Amino acid sequence: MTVATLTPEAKTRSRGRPREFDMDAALDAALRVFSERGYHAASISELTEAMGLASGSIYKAFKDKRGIFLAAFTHYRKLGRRRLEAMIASAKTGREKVFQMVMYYTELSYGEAGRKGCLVVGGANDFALLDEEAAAHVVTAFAADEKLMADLIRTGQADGTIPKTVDPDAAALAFLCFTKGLRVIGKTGRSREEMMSATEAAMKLVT
Amino acid sequence: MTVATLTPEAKTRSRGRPREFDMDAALDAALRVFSERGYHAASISELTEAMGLASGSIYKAFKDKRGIFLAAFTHYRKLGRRRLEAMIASAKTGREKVFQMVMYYTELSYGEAGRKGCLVVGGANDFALLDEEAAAHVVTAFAADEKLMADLIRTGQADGTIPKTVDPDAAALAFLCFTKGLRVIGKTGRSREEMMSATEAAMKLVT
DNA sequence: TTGATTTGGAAACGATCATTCCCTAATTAG
DNA sequence: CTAATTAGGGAATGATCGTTTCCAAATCAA
Repeated sequence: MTVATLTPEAKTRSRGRPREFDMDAALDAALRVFSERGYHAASISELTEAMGLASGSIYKAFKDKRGIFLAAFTHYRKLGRRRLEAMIASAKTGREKVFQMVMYYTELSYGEAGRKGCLVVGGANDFALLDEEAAAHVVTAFAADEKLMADLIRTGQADGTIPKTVDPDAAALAFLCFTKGLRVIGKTGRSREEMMSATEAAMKLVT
Repeated sequence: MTVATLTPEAKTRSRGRPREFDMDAALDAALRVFSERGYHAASISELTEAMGLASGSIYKAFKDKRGIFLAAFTHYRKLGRRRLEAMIASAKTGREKVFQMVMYYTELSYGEAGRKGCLVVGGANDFALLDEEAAAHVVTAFAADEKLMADLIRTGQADGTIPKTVDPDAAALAFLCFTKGLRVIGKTGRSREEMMSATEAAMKLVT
């Protein structure tokens, strides 16, 4: 028992009282508040209530309101990326992968989920001219999507399911605009059928 | 001078002290503030400064902050619709009209104008779950765009510049998503060349 | 054990917010 | 003219905001 390496605990303990709340659950709650209300309309009291924490505890765990948002934003991106990559992996051809990526956003853009909106799209609106660093995170998120889509298009061109005449970079940016637009229009509460029809039409971008 | 009909003034005078400020100029200033900062981050003091009015005067002319936004929103839509219809009228064929409509939004989606963003897209983000009536105005604005685009596509099908195989409603919704997405991505500061390449790619929607 | 350190939580803080009040100025109605 | 009405502007108001402070509780280091 005196040998330190005997302890099988994976996580390194830090000094002081250990955190009692579940960080992932707290960030889930925070991103829900930020998505539904937007950054500026979300108040600390709404966040404390949703996260189940007192304001003092929040300010211990995060630097300030902006810090909560950035943590929730990173959490949101990580979750989303995982789901997106799972959908892409389920498709065999490049063209099908492109379709699955667009479908990922389509399924988020109708009904209740659609109304809640996207934290990245919301962040673009809330921070573009007000917070250079936060805006840079949004740029990074969009760039990752754009690059992934361009890669999928090139995959499709390599396996013959997408014509070589398609400009991968131009089509990827067009898809980026389309999917982010889906999220905007989704805030107005459209049906699955409508959004699906638009997505099917958008697949002409890779013909 | 005693005959009332001699007065050539077009506008009917109301009782009391007449308004001194120019309403259109004030709304121009207000929509600039709301576009750049979003509804919730725009403060009354910022609005008073930009509009050149004291807070008391603003609350005489508008009911409240929401009333300022709604008036600016209506003003913004009126101006935009006029410019959009002018661009459409300059095109001859249906397909060219579709292209000009997409170009209208493309030209607003890069550089400084792009960063300022769209009041309707911003409104969708700021009000969707917080203000039913304001959200309805956003829905109306999107619906008008969608319908206009569908009409242009049908015009193109009638004059033979757009294939009959295109579903006008599905393609119109896809274009709506694309153009609103342009405005979102435009907030991150892209170049004219990039946005143009996406727009050219998007024209595949009507092939 | 003792001390250092960190979290949890409630209350307190100053700043800022949207809004109202009040007084003066300018106009119309009679 | 006088009375009624509306606009302009600035000070005052109450509420709420984000943040800090303070103290008790829980852990680690020694």
